[in-house]
Amino acid sequence: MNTQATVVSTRTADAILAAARQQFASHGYDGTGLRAISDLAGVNLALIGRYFGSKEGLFLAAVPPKLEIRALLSGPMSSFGVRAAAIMDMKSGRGFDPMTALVRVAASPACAPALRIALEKQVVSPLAMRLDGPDARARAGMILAVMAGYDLMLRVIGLAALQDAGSTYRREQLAAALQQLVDANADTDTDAGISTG
Amino acid sequence: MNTQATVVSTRTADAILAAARQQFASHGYDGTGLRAISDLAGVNLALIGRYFGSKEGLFLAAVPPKLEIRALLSGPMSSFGVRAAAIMDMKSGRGFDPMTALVRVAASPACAPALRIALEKQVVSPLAMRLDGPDARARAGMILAVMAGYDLMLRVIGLAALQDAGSTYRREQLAAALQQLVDANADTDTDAGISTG
DNA sequence: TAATCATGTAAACGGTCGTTTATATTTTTA
DNA sequence: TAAAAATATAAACGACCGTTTACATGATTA
Repeated sequence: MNTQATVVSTRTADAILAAARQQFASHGYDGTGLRAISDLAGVNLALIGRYFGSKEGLFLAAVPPKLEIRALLSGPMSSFGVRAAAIMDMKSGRGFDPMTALVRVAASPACAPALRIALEKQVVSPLAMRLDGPDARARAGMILAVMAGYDLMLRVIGLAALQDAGSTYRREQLAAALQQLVDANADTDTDAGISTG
Repeated sequence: MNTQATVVSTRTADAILAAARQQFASHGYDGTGLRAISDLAGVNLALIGRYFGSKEGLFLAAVPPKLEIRALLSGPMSSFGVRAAAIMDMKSGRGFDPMTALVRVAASPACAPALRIALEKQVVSPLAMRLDGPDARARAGMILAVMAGYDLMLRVIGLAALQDAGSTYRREQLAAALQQLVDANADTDTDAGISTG
């Protein structure tokens, strides 16, 4: 029986959380070992069990709370696309990036349910509230999907077709795709062609 | 030393490949055990080593060759979006779906390089050849990213915002997002707003 | 000071993993 | 039929995993 000891030593717990975020984000859930986390945190292995109960408990405390979109919603929605694309392209690679962590970890059954709940509450709902037009939630989900797919191909797969593209052009493509989902048509019939040609 | 025995018994090897595709696609790379594959294939565990050398060898033989987009390129590109969206929504869940497999497996370091190469050659290149306008390869990469992100959110995460949406509406959003990337503007300045409003 | 509790440590547990070995069976070849 | 090669099997290997135990230290409190 593990009674999830009353956490008081914030120092140690925070070190574990930071190390866990970094490891989960760069090696996925299955690819991350608790010993790698404890070593990186400079902490004894058993303390992970003491503070977070289990690997899954540590993951739940570390990653899902970081999935949020507040920063992107603080401006006018008419420029959401360019802002989102700028942020997606600005990532430093250092530190913890929630979107990349999401993509690297999503396939693990222990993670998916918690990610789904966190994304619905902390990303889809706030975003949908800022969207006019029909099916705001579905469009918010599509926006999230586009951002995640972009991160998956650019950073996890390392697709050369995206990496080689001029970052300004690539960013504009992403911005346009996102903005189209923000600026929804009122009619929902299949006018798939929005081409200018 | 493992000399990757000259494969003659196609029966056994095919059974292993089929089982491997199903397991990799539904449980990811790390989440799939070789014993689960051999059991599903009705074959002895050691035969996997005999025919494919290693787990990674089996993966490389099973999944990357299945990543291709030929079927989607056999019609006019003016309706690529609706065709692609229809296929993405039609998936049965039974059998082996290359796109879902890709998304579930991409985060594993043993898989990503092979996936990158296969995607560039078998998806991005043929698709880019069918795209007019500037930066065809980058746009092809973006199209792939949108499809992968859609699959990731709908099937791997199980995002309710997408699952609850009427499938026709959801499909039209996807079709429009894809078609926009097909019908590229010649000018590349940041006219993110294509809204009708 | 003595007792109590929080915190940190070292070592081991059972289990699963990918891989390999040694042996048996079947099929082919001479 | 006898030798040889291909194919299949059972069992074990060492390594790593998440988790737990038993113990040591430090701080707090009565």
